[in-house]
Amino acid sequence: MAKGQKRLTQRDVAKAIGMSDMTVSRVLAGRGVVNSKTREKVLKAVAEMGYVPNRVAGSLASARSNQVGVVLPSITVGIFPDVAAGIAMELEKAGYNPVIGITDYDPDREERLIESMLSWNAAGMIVNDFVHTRRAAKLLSMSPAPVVEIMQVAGDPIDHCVGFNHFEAGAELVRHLVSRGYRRFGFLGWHGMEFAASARFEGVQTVLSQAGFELFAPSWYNAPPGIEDGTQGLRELRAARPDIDVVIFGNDLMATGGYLLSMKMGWQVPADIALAGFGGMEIGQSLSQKLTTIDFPRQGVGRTAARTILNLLVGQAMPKVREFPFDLLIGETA
Amino acid sequence: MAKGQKRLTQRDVAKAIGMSDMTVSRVLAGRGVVNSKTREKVLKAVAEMGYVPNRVAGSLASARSNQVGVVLPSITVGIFPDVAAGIAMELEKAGYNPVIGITDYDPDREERLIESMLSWNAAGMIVNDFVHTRRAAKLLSMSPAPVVEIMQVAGDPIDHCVGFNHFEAGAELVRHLVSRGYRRFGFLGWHGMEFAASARFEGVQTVLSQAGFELFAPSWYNAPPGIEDGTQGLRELRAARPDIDVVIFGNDLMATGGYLLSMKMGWQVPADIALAGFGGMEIGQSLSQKLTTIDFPRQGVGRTAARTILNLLVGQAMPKVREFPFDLLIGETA
DNA sequence: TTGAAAGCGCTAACAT
DNA sequence: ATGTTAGCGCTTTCAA
Repeated sequence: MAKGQKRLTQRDVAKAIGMSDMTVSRVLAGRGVVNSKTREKVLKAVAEMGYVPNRVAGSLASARSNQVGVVLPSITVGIFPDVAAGIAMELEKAGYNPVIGITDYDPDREERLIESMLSWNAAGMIVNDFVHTRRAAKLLSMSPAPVVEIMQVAGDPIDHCVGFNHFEAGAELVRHLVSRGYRRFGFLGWHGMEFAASARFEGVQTVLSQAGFELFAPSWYNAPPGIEDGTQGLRELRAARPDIDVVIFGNDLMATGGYLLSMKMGWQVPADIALAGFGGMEIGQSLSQKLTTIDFPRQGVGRTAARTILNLLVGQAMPKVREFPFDLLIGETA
Repeated sequence: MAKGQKRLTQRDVAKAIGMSDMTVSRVLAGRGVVNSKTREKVLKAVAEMGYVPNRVAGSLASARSNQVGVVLPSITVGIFPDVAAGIAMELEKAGYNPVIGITDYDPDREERLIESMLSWNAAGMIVNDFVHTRRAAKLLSMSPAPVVEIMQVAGDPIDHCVGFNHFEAGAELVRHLVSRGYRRFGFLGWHGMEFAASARFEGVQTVLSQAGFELFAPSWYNAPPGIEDGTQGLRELRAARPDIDVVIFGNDLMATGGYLLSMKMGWQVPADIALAGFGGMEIGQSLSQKLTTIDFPRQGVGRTAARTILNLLVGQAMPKVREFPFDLLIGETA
């Protein structure tokens, strides 16, 4: 327990083995050629002395870093946990670390996080969607670090983007529901500060209005809705419009809430009321009846976003827009 | 879009307004006195030029930083999302940023993350539990940064700890169940690389063996179990021992899986089978019958851990051990 | 294969 | 209230 003791430097290690600090640097950074005996001596001394390199100094001198900034609205909700896991996995394999920042859907907080990460020499940036403050967008576009915007593809990326066609996702879900014979549609969605959710809604809306079917969308939530919101929302929707025969929820958590309510009330699913979600999350597939939903390969997007950064860093050209396919999961609820 | 352009420095800003770089530094760092006219000129130039301070250089020069390392097993599972949210909230108020690392319950990964954060001059460290590799523990104890170990209190902290008495939590839950008349106990737990889960189990075990009641604990999971594991586990447990009258699950997610299975099978809860969990998570309280569980004030622990770091950084002494109370939530399932 | 000198961009400490 | 000097701990570059 040596709290407050002065931190060791490369020079301390070098002195201990009678070498110059440059030799220690070469061993630790893995650059340049070092005699293998010397290398071993260095590594032994480093281990024994408990030396921890000061990457702040290293990064200042080299103007490089192995940190990739990852700025997401949330890390607990919906698709983001898996996206983040995919990013972390891929970066780690290449010796890079994600530095994660959470915006809580607040663009100002996003701006601050982006600035902070850039000020720490981030080697690359992964950010959500195309919604940024003007200054955040400027900082990202001026930075030498490659930038990948994820989740969405319908927009003009600062550098690169990797994501899904959410409009099509909404459209495909509705086409399935229509093919099942549903005619009176309810929708319980939410307004995030992102294009993705609204794009899905537009897909739903477009197909329905082309088919000439009704869409009843009474409730819009401002925060990412959870199970309870789905329960509440469905209860109110059915009270207002008992004739609706299928309800699409903004995410699988809400749909789960709707399903739990249906069981409690003794409504037959899908005969009395059919239910569908978005996301493909575990909980929806763990219900007594599997949820019909759109599965987004969340981890895949994360991995691809990370790979894009890594490839760009070694000078490999990458496509500006990378669209990922999604899957319609046909469950037993719609 | 000026990708790759050379990054502006304080000196560039200073030159633009005919001042020395030190003046710019003083304004931006908020240290020392600056004429308010000068300050405004500086801020205007900074905004116009889109200058982003290089904190790597700043941190090297000052040997300080506003980054607090937060190393957790997971950010998506159980109590950790809320803990992390509490930490982030409290740090942010004080102008500090959390740098989050995820170990996935892998001690080697934890060691690497801790080393990485210390090598970046972390101002403080928040880590989970008392289980670390020897080297990780050494790095933490040698570092000048204050260290807070969270979740647990039964152990010897490196510097400080903030957490719960998990043994008591297990004991209290069982005392409640015993008072309800249950006699044949099932337990579906899991072995994390942490003391918390095993301490809870010991609390359960101790009270039961004192009371002379039976404990049947067949399944142990190695990864954080989810809904599906609870479903599966309860199905097998009931097949093996139909006489068990109450099952305690390692977490609320598993308990939810058990509850969903019970509904599907038509088992009356709690008459045929009573169910209890640990955690106090939303999902357990959203079921048709509220789950009986132990609620840990997760956000509070996070906030307190962060406050501990912040106070230590300004030289304020803090207690070595801080125990947080938990709550028995008596629901309708046991 | 190793060492010496210079400097990354900022801040501490001292001077004015 | 502002400027000057020195140096944080490393890497780059060049020399031996």
